[in-house]
Amino acid sequence: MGVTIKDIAKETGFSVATVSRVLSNKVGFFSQETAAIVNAAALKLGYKKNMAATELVTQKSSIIAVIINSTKTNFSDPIIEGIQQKANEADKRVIILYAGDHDFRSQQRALTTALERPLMGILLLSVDLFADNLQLLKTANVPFRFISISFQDPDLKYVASDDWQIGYLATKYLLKKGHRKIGLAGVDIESSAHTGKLRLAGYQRALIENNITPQKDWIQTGNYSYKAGLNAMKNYGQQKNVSAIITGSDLVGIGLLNQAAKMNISIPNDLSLITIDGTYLCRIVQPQLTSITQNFYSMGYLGAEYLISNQRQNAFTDIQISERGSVRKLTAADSEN
Amino acid sequence: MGVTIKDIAKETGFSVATVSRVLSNKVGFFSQETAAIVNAAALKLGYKKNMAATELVTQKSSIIAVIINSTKTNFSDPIIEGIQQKANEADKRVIILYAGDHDFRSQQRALTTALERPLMGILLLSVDLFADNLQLLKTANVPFRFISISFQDPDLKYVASDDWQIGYLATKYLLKKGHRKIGLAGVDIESSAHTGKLRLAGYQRALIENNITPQKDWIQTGNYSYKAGLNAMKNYGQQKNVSAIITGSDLVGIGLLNQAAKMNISIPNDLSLITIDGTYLCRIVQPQLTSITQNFYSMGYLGAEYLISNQRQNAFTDIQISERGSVRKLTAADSEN
DNA sequence: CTGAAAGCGCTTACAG
DNA sequence: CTGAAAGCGCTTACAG
Repeated sequence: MGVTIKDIAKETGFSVATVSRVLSNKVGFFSQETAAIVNAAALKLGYKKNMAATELVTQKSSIIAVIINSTKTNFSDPIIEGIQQKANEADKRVIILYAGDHDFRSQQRALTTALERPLMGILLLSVDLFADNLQLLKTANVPFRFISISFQDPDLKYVASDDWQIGYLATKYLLKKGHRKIGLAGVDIESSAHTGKLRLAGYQRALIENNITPQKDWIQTGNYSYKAGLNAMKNYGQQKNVSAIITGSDLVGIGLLNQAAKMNISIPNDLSLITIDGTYLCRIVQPQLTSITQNFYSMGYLGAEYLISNQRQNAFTDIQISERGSVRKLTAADSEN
Repeated sequence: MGVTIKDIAKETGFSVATVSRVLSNKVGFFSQETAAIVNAAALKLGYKKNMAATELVTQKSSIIAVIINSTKTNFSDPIIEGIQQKANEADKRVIILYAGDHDFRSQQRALTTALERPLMGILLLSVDLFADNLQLLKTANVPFRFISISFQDPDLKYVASDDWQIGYLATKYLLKKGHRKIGLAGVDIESSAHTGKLRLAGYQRALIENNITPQKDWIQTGNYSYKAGLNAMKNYGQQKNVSAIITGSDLVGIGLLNQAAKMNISIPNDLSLITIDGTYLCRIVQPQLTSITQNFYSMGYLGAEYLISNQRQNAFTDIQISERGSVRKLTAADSEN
């Protein structure tokens, strides 16, 4: 439909081979004068390279496909920014595909759309693949890597936070603030990704190191959603057996916060809250939420880098505590509680 | 690199032509027995069609490229869901490209990435293109359509809400609640998209119809961001010359809400607030925000439909008022204010 | 420095 | 119903 190198060849009198060399800048294979003529013609005719043809003949692609849940993982933006940044530096292109909200067919469609064309590689942002889809991916012979979730399966490479450390650190922080009855809410410990299990383990370890035996009702699992936060708070109930809670995501934290408000439980006066993620959402609610902040941008950047350079190992990105005022320091006077 | 139809031809003894016909399901051109053999072989060998080759030869594509700002336009998710839904129904594929945060180079990169391969068409989600990039798009000879913003330029087709109506309706609503000093905050009236100007015009019209002359300081423009909300509230100031404000986006509304809290102005007791958009963000803040709710899903669905069916006209999607408690009804007693 | 030719993986008239 | 052949837009040894 559009202008092709053949048109430019005709226009300039050069062969398509020469035109191709100029346009794909094979330095050393053409003179400056030729280049000037060809480029001028290309500009004049409004030439746009058909990368599909290039990819077909070169058998490689500069496209990185990013697969992402359509559900609200509000941290995907900084991850994608990181990916874009690295991709730009390496002269790669990024396309994004929505894999639905944990829906088999949508996942499959996204995967197929990606795999049906030449690709540099695939990055999956916290997409918990169904077994068959994972199989599809594994057999596709295209490099891939997960971002923000981790797995036991040694075939599945990832860049993520150290989720054990997240659980451990959050708990230690609350302990240091004088809390001893500490809850964990909204993490998924059923998923094939072991993110939730790791956080739980880190949490348990920190408690045990401090001679605290985690109570059954301190832990309210969930799927990292806003609703999981609401439900968790309902389950803790008015009498709540905890003085502080670690929430599995910012949305869980906000859900919990709002449900607490509905139950006339004030944060941080009656209940402390530290959330995992630390996205902008923490700053737009009242009170702002203290968080274990993940470095999502870095996750994306590193994920792209490892994919591009064909690294085989996993990587962790840094985490930090961002204090914003949803955690109260317990004093001796509180101990009667 | 992968398995090709040539491999299947070799495996089955059929010609590549026949294999191609079976695999692309050209009914009437093959027998059921042949199909069974070919399909079995394809499955066995793990064949995956190379769509780049197909697109090259057929000169058409089933790919819809969606271009989107990386900045937090939190309503893009439902739009994309709508697009996906329609695309699935029409057996099209969707890829998404990030165009940065109003950055010329990023826009250009996204556009080029899209235009450098066969494409069914392009959908742009509230991307305010720089002039040169718009030119690039216009000359590309690929159908395109904007979603959620509208233009005067008759070359630029769109599916959006009726923004004049939004401004008008929001104002009428507040008038009905007894407000007469009504502000408008965080809308962009400089942009090449005339969304902001339309909202302003609708707002002004509603006031004038009620014999109210809009005061200069009732209007605080901005770029629809959280920060624009903070700034707007600072500008209204402690003495605030308005009793109710219409905010240009949910983020503006939340910014304004939080800044008001900081200034000890209580919403809705001291100040009423109605926001434009009505995304989930309205429901996770306290108080929840009353909104003019846009039908983003429908925007996406219709945008894709119009693109696919090559419609030429523009379209508006429906809007509605969602009352959530950030607007107070003024009584006679308030009138002394 | 340049061109003729083969070929990437597919589709589709054309002929049988 | 099937196959041989041409061709989509590009790249790249090979020969000059």
